[in-house]
Amino acid sequence: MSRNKELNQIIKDERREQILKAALKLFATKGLAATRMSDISASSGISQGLVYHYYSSKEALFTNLVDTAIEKMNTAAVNLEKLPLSAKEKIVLAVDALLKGFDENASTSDYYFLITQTALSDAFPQEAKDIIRSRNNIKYDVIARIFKQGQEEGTIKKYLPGEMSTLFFSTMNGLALNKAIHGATFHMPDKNIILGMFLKKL
Amino acid sequence: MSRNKELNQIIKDERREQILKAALKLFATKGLAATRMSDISASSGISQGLVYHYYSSKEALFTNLVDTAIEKMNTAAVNLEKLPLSAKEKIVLAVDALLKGFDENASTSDYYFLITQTALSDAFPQEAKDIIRSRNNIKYDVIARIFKQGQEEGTIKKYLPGEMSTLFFSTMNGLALNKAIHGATFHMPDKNIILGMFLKKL
DNA sequence: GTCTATATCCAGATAGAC
DNA sequence: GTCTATCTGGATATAGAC
Repeated sequence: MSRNKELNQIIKDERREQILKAALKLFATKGLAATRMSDISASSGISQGLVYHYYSSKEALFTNLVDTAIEKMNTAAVNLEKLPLSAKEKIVLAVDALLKGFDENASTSDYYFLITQTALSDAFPQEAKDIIRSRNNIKYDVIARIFKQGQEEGTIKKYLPGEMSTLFFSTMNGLALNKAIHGATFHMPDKNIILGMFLKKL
Repeated sequence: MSRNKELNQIIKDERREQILKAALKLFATKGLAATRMSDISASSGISQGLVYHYYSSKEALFTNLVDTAIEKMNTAAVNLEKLPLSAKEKIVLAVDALLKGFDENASTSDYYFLITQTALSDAFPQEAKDIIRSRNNIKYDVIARIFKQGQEEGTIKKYLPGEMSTLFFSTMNGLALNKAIHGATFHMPDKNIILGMFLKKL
């Protein structure tokens, strides 16, 4: 690759990054339909025409973000499972990391909303919905396995692991929502309250 | 009021009802922006022109529904508080009623989404956002007071009542979402898992 | 009260110059 | 690679007949 081509590649990557970042924020807070391409171009400081140079349509851009979101969450879950820790420690770590993520890193909850919105509504690109249908269960399964492991270790309450996992992510989802709604006003609840659902004792 | 006027009134009420019902379903699943007036008219079996005869704009229709949603939830919360029960019984009852509502009565979760979406996003009518800002806290306060009462009675865990209330509704919100996403596939988790967050013992 | 037809506006997407 | 100008479709809202 020649010098110029390398430079161009860098520029391209940077532009894509800019666009994705702005789009994520907007899609998460306004939704797909209410976000205009002009919003995205304005917010990323790039002309509207150029956005189309990088992404063929608003839906393609959205789908790309959904894919990234799913990937990030699954990777985090799989990595968690691999850690050399007890089930109890893994759950504590997961709750802690998610709460911190929601609190400190807006994009964590933004990715959450993308998934939630897309899964919920018919008004989203079929391709994005397919991505979710085929890969969203991975993180649920990971957490369910950890609960099962913990039940064998005697530290986790004995409810159905699948139900516990559902509840785990429902709660996290709900908290992410609340945080986004109330912003700085909102303080995350004590993680021990949440852990009380799952752990036999703290 | 003459015979004809009475009849007209009945027709009017019925039309409004039809429109609101269709609009609630659509707004909840597609969001405000993605829902077209033509969707609403088609789904309610009423011409598009007539919808405008009853509601001046899509936003007015939406705002009307948000108002109803808030009202319903607050009323339920206030009624709960008035019941001659222990705090523990009230919490059990609330969890039970909400889970059942999500499971059996789609409009329960639909109303939930309306509130959540509206609170979350800038892309919604200011009037609707104001309604939520001024009245959404009521149900949070009611539940927080019940938790406090329960702490005095010795049946509820001793975390900050405000945090527990936040967590209560975050969890419910998350479950409503999950139910809507997965439909009949989804079975609500055992309510005792949730109660484990709040009750000293089941 | 209800419908059909239509005006108007705005947002997604494209074309072409630099 | 980037911009401005523009086409086009579709959605909100209105007008007017019945």
